[in-house]
Amino acid sequence: MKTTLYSLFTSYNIVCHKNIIFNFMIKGGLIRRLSSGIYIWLPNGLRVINNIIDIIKNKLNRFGLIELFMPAIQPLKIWEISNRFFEYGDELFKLKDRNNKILILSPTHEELITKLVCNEKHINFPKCFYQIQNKFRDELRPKLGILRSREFIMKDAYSFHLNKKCLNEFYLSFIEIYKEFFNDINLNIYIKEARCGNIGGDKSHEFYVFSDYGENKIYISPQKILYPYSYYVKKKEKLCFKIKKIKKIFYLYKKNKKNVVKIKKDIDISKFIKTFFIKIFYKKKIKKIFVLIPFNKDLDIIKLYKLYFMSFKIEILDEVKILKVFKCYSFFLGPNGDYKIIADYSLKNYRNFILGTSKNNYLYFNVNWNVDFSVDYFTDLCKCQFIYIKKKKKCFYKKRSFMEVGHIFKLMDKYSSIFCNKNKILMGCYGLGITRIISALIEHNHDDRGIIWPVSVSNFKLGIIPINMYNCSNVYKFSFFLYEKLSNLIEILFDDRKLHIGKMLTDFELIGIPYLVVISEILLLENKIEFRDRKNKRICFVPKNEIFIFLNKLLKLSL
RNA sequence: CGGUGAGUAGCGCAGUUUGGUAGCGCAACUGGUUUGGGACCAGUAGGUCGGAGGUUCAAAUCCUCCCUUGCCGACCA
Repeated sequence: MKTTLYSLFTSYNIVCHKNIIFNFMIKGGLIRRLSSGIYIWLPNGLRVINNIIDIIKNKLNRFGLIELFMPAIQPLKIWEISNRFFEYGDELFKLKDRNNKILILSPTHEELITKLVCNEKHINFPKCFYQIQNKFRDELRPKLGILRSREFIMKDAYSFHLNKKCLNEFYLSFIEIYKEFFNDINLNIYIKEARCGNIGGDKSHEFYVFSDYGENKIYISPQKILYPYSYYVKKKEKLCFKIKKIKKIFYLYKKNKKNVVKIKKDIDISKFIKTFFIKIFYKKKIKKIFVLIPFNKDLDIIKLYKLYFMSFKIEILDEVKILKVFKCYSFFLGPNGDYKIIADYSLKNYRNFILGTSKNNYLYFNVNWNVDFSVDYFTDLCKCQFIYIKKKKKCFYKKRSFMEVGHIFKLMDKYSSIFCNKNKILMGCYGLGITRIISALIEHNHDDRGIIWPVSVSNFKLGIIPINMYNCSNVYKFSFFLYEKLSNLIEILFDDRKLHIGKMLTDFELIGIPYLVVISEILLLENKIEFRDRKNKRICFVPKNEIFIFLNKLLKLSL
């Protein structure tokens, strides 16, 4: 590519922004902001995206995944069936068509793909489909450039299996694919188990990269074992008022538990289900629901908030209020009346469990779903089990922030049980944030002059910079010769503008081209070509007739 | 959604306190001289000062409302 036929979009104005990544992206002509959280991808950036997409596509195709493309606009109905219309809340982009029908700009595609695949007769399972597509999320506050934007590019894959063993094996092999992929693009990633969020499921792993701008924090022990930090510890402190209320309930629970065990020693606590009564304050209405969770787990108030939109107030009735309303201790509280009942996902497989009756000293035994009573829906309500670090040990651990770039989920039958009638099908889903990967790459690959792309993803592999080409026929001839010989083999940028060398170098350095060739009259007289390796900060002079051999070795061209 | 800034030429900004001709740097265009780190000289073009209303002889500047947007918090895989 010649620069006169191309558009660089580089800019030299100092952008006052704390975020180095964002600065380099603007200066290097990768993106331009259109509106809050919405960005235009310019040629320099798009080329990198396309290279990353090529690499991941090759990997997945080789592994037997099948590519398809689902629409970004989805009807409201399937989101209502899975109940995620409410779970997602305000983060879901909503549209109205000319008939006032509500449509959704999809942040993810579990519902659609499950409905598609599960109702198709001729599919032999296991199968895994993937797509690379723009996703939408109406962020409360978009920030940090493309790190948290309202439209972003994601690769999402969905696998379907007939049994658990098959799913588990596939899930594990996906981790290996991701490892290989991140290795190919020169990113050091770390993997840790994570909570499932509103995507749901049984288990999930997230892939992350260290980043000064990352929004999550982690502790690293001297043995390089990673301990998840932030999330809960942080939130407990910040939301103290509401959390304290829960703590109080737990405390009372435990007290009661002791009392009850003394009276009835034959209760199997592992089969006991805790019941909470919760008041949700809408703008003017009050909604009351029962929430069921296993006895050994804690209710996650954040997840509950998310379920019923963040902006509403939620009150969990404490011991005193329960006594007033139901005339029983909270330990004996059980679902009754016409209130809606929701239960934690992990309770779905419970058999013959124990439940409160809302009458002191009485409990239901051997209760089963659907037989004795049913809940409105199952969802994720419990806190994840995290390893907490004791305060004394803290000083030995390094605290680092990180950025999530990939997340995979064992969905099990969360969606297939809703959309699939015949077979019992288990699912997994596998996300990869393409645009976030670019942020991570920039943060880990730059110097004070600009971005330095890893060769595998670089927008241009090699830049040719001729000095005063239009006045020196030697330089003109040789640079064109070099360009024409190489341009079919690799992505190459040839600066044919009538500019000073400083300007050309600045541009190419901002764009992030990893290797540069400088051609000047003085060096040509000595039959030499200047070669710059930006990453290793190395400048060397290669004999003119050996330049192709040299480049061949470096870039593995097929000359 | 709370706190707090900002909106003036394509981009980055000054001017607002104290109302009185619309400015600077980069980019663009024309001509010339330059060519190893963002060139220089001379010239040209580009603006409803975010929008609406108000005060005034006179508003980018003062007042009111609205829109857009940055940062911090809250939220967020």
